[in-house]
Amino acid sequence: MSKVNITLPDGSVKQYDKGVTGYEIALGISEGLARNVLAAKVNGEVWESARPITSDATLQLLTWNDTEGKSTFWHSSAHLMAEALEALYPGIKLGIGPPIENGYYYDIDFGTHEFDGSELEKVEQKMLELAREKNPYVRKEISKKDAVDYFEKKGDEYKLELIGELEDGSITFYEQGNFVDLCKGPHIPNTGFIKAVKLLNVAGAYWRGDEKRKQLTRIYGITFPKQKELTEYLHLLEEAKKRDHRKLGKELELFAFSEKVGMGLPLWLPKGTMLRERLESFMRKAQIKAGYDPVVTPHIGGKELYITSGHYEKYGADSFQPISTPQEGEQFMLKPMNCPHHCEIYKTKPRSYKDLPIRYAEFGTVYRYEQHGELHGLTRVRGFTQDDAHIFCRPDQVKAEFEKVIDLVLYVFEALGFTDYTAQISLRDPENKEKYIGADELWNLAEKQIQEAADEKGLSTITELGEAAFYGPKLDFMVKDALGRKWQLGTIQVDYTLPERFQLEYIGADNKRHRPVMIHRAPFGSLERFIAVLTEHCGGNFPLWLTPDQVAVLPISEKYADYAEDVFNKLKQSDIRGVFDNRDEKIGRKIRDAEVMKIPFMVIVGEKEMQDNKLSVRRHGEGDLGSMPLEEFVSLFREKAHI
RNA sequence: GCCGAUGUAGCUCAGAGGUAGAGUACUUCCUUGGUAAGGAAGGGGUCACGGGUUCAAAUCCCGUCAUUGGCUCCA
Repeated sequence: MSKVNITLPDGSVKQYDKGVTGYEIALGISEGLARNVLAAKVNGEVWESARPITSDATLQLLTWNDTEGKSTFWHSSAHLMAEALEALYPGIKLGIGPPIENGYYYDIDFGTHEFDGSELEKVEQKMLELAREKNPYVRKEISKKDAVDYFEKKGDEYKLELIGELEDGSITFYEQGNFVDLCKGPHIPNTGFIKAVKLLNVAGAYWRGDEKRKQLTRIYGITFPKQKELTEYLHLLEEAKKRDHRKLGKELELFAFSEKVGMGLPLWLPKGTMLRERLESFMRKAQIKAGYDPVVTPHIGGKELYITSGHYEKYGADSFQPISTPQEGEQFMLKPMNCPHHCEIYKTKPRSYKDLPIRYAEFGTVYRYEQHGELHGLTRVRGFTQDDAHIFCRPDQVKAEFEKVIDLVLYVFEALGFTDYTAQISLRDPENKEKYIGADELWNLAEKQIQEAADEKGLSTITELGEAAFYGPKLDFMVKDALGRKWQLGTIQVDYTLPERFQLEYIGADNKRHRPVMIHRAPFGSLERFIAVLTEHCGGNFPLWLTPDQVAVLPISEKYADYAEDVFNKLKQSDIRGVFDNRDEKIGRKIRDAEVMKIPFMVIVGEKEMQDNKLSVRRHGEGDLGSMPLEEFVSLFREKAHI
């Protein structure tokens, strides 16, 4: 019998009989491993662990600890759910059922039945019942004709449409129990691996994401190999709910919405405004150090401005419509971006190559028409403030400027406790070049410079084709928050197009006119979105330097109010801000209210403190720190606030 | 914009054809209390809005608006 050489991840090479399976190799290593192997990665391709290996290969055994192991598991779970649904609702038609980041979904056409969330539990039970049967997932290669015959007989037009796009010879079916599905696989060995099931929600989804086509019922679910992991996951969801910035925003009195003001237009309450202004001044300071010049521009701009910039052509129809002056009928747009205004600032006088780079920074509030169904808390709004800046530089300065911006973004992330981040480089879709404005060579150059800058800064990056802005490629920062959720925050975008459209120039050393390059960048992205993400990241416990109320001064009773007020004022003099709780309430109550509002420090004063000229300090979430003189508290505070 | 769910006091929610409820917040009074809710009384609602069915609608039906879970979109 012939042999195959298998290279394992540690680099070791072992010889096995030809046709050996990933499972058998795992068994040779340890029984425990074999029990946990979900799939095998053979030559970089994920296979069933039971699929025979017939030539020399590299092999990685995938378990629950591997991302690909998880997605195989969830993909198989989608099939299990489909099997359960077919058993419970005969005659349903199936769309697609892929794994996603946390779990999987399946799009189902229930025909005339209206499936609603109350039925999910029944489906979960059926899934668990079928899982206990430990039915193997069996891979079958099938001819296109047979595949079509099967689904024609079944009357499933969705699968037929999918098959129509596949090539004969590449089609596989997977079968488990009484369920057969068109699927390229791979799958876990059998349904018995699935021990815990939770169906999360039901939503409508268009077939193939096309709003002109039929809307199917999408069922989201998640499964685990152990009940304990499901319990933990559900805890995480609970925690996420508690940290929802919309809930905390209300509870901590940060922001509100009003139907009269309009949807997607946040109102910043005093505490939220304090937070926002702290963030702004933090950024302002960092930007001045980095050589930016603050500028201010109006909230509206003439329609011509956006015709010049190209935004009108691209977004005019899907924007807030122009507003006009009553007499002359001049038209203005609510500004959807700050860059055209900044271009006009650049043009206020002739520029020399010696002036560059010029960096204009503005906390510019912009207005964009977002579809009704898209609005979400502070993360998706119709009016928001960007920590925007535009850098005008010479082509030879692009990379260095780009790197400086990366430094600034990383500085900001560090200061705010985002330690886990990746960068996404978004490039043009090479198949659809007409979607973008600008010449080919300019794009190629910009794309190359972004990649080089990211590489030199040692960022861990992923590259996405087709995700670029219409005027240039970009680099977006994605952070992972404390619950492991990913958010897109800061963005840096190279733009060779706008300088062209605005005819921006500088005089070079050769005394000739040259075109500058523009870099758009916003480390926070928008203050609204950033505050939303930050709120959820820290669960409303903001960094001390940032939080709206840093201290609550709590007199034990009215008798000590004067002393307490004196303490409060002295703290104010030391730049410590907060609230003075002079209500006719017992101290326990005042403490509770301050705790609920997540105020980091409580200063409690009564008879003892007044006599010793001290104050008692309590830390949010920790408790009593004992009493100390005011000066000592101030220095403790400054230490904790990193001032 | 599309599909589904939801909308009752400032907030969190109960009520399901017969004229509106709790907790909390608010106001007043009592209480002057030592590290997460002291006591009492009181005010507060076109039950999102507009139509319809009915002797009678917060409740049933239709529409609108907003919120919300997704989908599509996102300079």
